[in-house]
Amino acid sequence: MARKAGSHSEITGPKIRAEAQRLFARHGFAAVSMRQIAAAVGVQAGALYLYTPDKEALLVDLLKTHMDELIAAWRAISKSNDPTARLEEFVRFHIRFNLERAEAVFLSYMELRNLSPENFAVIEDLRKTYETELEAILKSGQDAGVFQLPDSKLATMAIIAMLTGVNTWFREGGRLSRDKVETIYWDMVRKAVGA
Amino acid sequence: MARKAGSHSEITGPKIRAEAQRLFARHGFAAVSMRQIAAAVGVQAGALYLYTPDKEALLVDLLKTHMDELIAAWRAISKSNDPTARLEEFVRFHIRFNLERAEAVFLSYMELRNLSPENFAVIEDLRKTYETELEAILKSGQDAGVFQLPDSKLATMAIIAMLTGVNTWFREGGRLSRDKVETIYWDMVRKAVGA
DNA sequence: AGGTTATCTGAACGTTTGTTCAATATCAAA
DNA sequence: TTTGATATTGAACAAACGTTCAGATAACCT
Repeated sequence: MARKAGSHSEITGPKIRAEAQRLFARHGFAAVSMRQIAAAVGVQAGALYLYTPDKEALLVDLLKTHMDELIAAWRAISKSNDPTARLEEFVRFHIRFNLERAEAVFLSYMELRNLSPENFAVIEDLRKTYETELEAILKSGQDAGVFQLPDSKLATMAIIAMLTGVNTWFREGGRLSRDKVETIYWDMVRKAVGA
Repeated sequence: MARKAGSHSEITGPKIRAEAQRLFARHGFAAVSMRQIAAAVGVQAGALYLYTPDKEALLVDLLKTHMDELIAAWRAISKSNDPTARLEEFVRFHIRFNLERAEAVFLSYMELRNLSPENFAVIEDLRKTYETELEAILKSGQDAGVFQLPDSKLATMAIIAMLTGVNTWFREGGRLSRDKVETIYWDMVRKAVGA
């Protein structure tokens, strides 16, 4: 028994990343074994090493891909020049994107401590890049006199934490639709920045 | 070699919980071995089992103790009848208490997934109890007409997420003191609830 | 001083861990 | 149809895992 019928790296590769993300998010990086991932994919543990040099690289790949896509998706929709409109875009985008990728978000916030210092620095840098996008909006609004903020850096952290928190309680088919949640959060953010 | 000089359960017991908390917070529950905890305490792994029936019980003990103390500490200071004053008390209390116990807070938000269903339910119930304390403040303010909230449940989750987020970036000796941070966050919360 | 209890060691247990690799079957191209 | 590249198995490795326990020493009580 060796190569399996219908086996292709373009199929197995993504499948490994998908199952690893699912399992890491559910049980935690350290709690999931390579054999568990392999079983979920439908291969033996040894086969995983055709796709990743080791377990940590698998995690780094997931985290980096997520952060890259997050930043790219935001830059693809960011348009408005009006600070208030741009802030609303950010609020709605962040909630929507994070809800669509709950597992990746969970990983990005939880498993940084399992990274080597070099890998940690890479992910942290991407996170900072994203945060700076929001901070730039807040500053531009402050300069234009439409926002009243005691501290733009703290406001950045506060808003991101608040928005990301939606992931911890939101359940599809619950009392409120995604769109309604976006609207309610935008209302709170708008008031908080004094716009 | 058997019992060590100066050995006492009143010393070793707390020491085990303290080191376990430190290590779990730093590396994650699954990533820390009983031998690592024992080494940090200065005993052999077998000695830990005089203090806990198993590894999960050690984690549950830490989580439950933290939640109990959080709720007790809040109820010990909660006094004001004015909704705005009470909300300010809550904001300042939450930031202060959570910064003082960063490790326990980190654990409480990260390691629930490593609990058995029964233990999970216990901790989740305590968390809900705490959240309800904030929601009651928001509702009383809304009834009194001093807060304008689109949704008191969402506002509860949003405010708690925002406040807890301070733990992810605050560093002692940084640009801002704890008191200054409390004041800035209170300003944002106050505006967000329309008070 | 002697007996009892509390505390800890150190070795052992069966499992599971991440990772490597020779052997082998399938796929794609010629 | 042959050939070479690709994809996978399954066994093996040493190390580490959570947990148990008989034996040994220190502390406490009378």
